[in-house]
Amino acid sequence: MAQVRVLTTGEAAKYCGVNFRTVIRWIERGKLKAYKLPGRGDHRIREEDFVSFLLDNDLPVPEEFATLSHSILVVEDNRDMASAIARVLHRQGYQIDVAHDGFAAGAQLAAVKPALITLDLKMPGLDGFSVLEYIRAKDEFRHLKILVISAESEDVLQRALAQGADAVLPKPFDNAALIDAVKGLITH
Amino acid sequence: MAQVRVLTTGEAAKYCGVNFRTVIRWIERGKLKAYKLPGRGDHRIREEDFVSFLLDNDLPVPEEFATLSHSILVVEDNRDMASAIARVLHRQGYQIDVAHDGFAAGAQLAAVKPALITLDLKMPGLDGFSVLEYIRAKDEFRHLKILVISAESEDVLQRALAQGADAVLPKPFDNAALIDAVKGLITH
DNA sequence: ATTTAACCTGACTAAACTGTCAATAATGAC
DNA sequence: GTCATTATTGACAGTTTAGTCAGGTTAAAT
Repeated sequence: MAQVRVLTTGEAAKYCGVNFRTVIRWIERGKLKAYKLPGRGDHRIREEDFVSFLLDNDLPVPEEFATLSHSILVVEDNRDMASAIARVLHRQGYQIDVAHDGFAAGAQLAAVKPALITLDLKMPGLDGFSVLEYIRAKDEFRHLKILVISAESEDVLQRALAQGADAVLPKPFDNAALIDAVKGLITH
Repeated sequence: MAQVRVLTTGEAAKYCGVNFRTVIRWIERGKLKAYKLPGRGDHRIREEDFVSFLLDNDLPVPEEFATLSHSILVVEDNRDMASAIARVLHRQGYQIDVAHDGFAAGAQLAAVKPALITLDLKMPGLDGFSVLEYIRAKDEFRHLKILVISAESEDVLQRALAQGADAVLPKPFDNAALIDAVKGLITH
């Protein structure tokens, strides 16, 4: 069931680093949309309205409200392969970042918070399975889709799925298969 | 819930020993990052941005902000070595995170934003020099101190310094040397 | 059902904003 | 070294908003 996330004035105040009285005044002046409960007249702010308010006024949006970007992170050490993948997906309108090694992959993953990563299982010095394990252990990446792209055998791919990959794509692949796989996992 | 720590212009002014009008002018000129509240247009400065400003301009950082990010990220694939380093530094009162591979190192670096990393130059699949290059290319890490710990020869260490390491520590080392090196780069 | 913690309102106080002007410090020309 | 130019800072006044406090009420937790 879709639990609707709402904020009280006090919570909103903490996120903004101001007094709750101030938040109420913003609501009274119509700058921040909210509704009132019948009893004491408590204000409730829908998360969505709160974020719009923050964006409208150039206030920083707290981590936990940061909407997942729709970008894709391509993790692939082979530069030709990486740019090929990036090119194909870019033409589909996705925002693409590329990482050629494990360190860059980790750094960009945490910094960009992409909606999907394509992961080469076998990169020198980067074990795809430990990446899967790491990502799936972190709650903040629960919405991250992982598309494993690999030339490994079928049962290795199966193991990747078991370990948390959302889809696998055997190498070599054609562009249509790549696009289908991505579209099956995220929308624009 | 994440209580956002922010400063008003008046508070920042007191910390810097200047008039609040001056702080506003710094903000207007873009030297100090801040955002505005919708009402009167009060400026709010995130603690993080304030500290960056202080560091950038060699202003003294007040005690209460010195503890902001004092964590240390230990990047070291050898687990025994990693926990040895972590233990020594932990006893000095530092908050320690450990990464055993490049991916975890990158992810934690971006997520934790430590004040210092200890970097093993030679890890399987992770070239310390490309890490140096990556970090030094990003403005957001300009205050990050890098302590390279390595068993490599003297001129490799020199090269690390030239590429952006803030200090080097040849292996093997004793605890006192490690502590000295860290304390030379960050304060408590 | 009871307790606790949070929110509301209204009035008041403290603090921040803007604009302008004078004082001070830094820079450059002679 | 002196002088003029420029930039930066602090001071003041008027205005507006944010924060505080107290007293009452209710939502939420147990």
